[in-house]
Amino acid sequence: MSRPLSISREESLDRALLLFWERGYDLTSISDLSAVLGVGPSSIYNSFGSKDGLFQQALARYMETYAAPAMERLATDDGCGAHAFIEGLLKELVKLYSTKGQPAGCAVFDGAGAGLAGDSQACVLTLQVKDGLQKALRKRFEGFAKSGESLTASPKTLALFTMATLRGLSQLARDGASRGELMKVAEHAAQSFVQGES
Amino acid sequence: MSRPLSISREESLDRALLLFWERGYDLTSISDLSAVLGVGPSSIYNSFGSKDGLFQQALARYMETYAAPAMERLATDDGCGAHAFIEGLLKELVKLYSTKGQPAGCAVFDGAGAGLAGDSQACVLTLQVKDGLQKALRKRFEGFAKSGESLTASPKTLALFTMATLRGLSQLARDGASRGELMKVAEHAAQSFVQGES
DNA sequence: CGCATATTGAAGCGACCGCTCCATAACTAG
DNA sequence: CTAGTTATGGAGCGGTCGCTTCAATATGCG
Repeated sequence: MSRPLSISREESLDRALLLFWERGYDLTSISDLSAVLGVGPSSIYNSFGSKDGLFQQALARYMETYAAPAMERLATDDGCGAHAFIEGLLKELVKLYSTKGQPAGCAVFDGAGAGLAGDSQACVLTLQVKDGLQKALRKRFEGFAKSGESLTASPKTLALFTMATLRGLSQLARDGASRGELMKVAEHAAQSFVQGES
Repeated sequence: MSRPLSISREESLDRALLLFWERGYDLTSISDLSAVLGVGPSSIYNSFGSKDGLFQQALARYMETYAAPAMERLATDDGCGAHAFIEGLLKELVKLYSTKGQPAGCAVFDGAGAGLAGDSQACVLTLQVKDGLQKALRKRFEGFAKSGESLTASPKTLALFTMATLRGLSQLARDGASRGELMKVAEHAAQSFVQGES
């Protein structure tokens, strides 16, 4: 009924995501996005409203595609123990952070603000995602504690420790650490969750 | 012999450091610095050459003032065991990252680039500092291993794990985590370095 | 073929960026 | 006092930023 888009929304989001992921929100300009998407700025604003809006939708796509395997591990209780759970989750995310052919590190942790920096809506969005992650982790650890596992710290502390580890792993990946190195770090971190693990 | 500086170099570096520390290199403009230092842009460039140069010297001041206690712990072997060493170091840095009246987090980890981002000299400088930190950690852990302590992973992996933990702690502090929470995370992380620690 | 609808490229908006130039002010040495 | 030296404030350089406006274009429908 009207002129068709010269590039699909999905394809646009995918390409934009790769840019945001690699260079971060602040260092990705509309010009850069315009060049990568192959359309003018007006088309971008027509489709996504603003730079913040585009980032928000690109990040949502990141969560439901790239981060999906890890989020599924986090959400579903497959009956395995705390150690297996956290080691599997950490390694799954290390895999995401160190896959060749895509940007290193985590688009949520390092995609916007990278600290606080921002007044922009993009920073608020990543804060929400991070907060949700931490709460989900805490709930999982509380579940393990109720199941009788003797954890080495409170669920809250373990959740914060996991967040710290993940953010550290993401930044190490960005600074060029290899997947093998990151995997060893993840294994070591996972060993610290339960007592008397051989 | 000439007109005196309206503000001393030290005072300038201190004030500039606080700005860089809090907002990061990219989000700190010459205008901001000019306002805080109370001098025009020409004076800044006359004294420090460039924005990069100012950042570099401000970060050096950060290392030799704010970070001095932690760096001393890292450099000097006071005979204590691996567990006491890493717990003391982590807690000293948590203290630095969460002291009220100064910016949260670490000026090295989150002050520039925060990931990769940058082509600027500021990013290269922080990379060098981070690399030096990691190598110093590795040497300390190798020393503990030679002293007969049974560490839970290779010195290299433990050094990387420590870097990841510190970077995570810095970002958690930036996102508003309390000193108490960070201290608990640091304690947990420290417990993972030696076997059979009660 | 018009017509309605929606996207497109291009030009440009004001604002801010890092940085520089320059006349002037503030000092000391003679 | 004058001469010499250095820092100062202020205006402004070219460039990029996020974003907007607008005529032109490309479609499906009758």
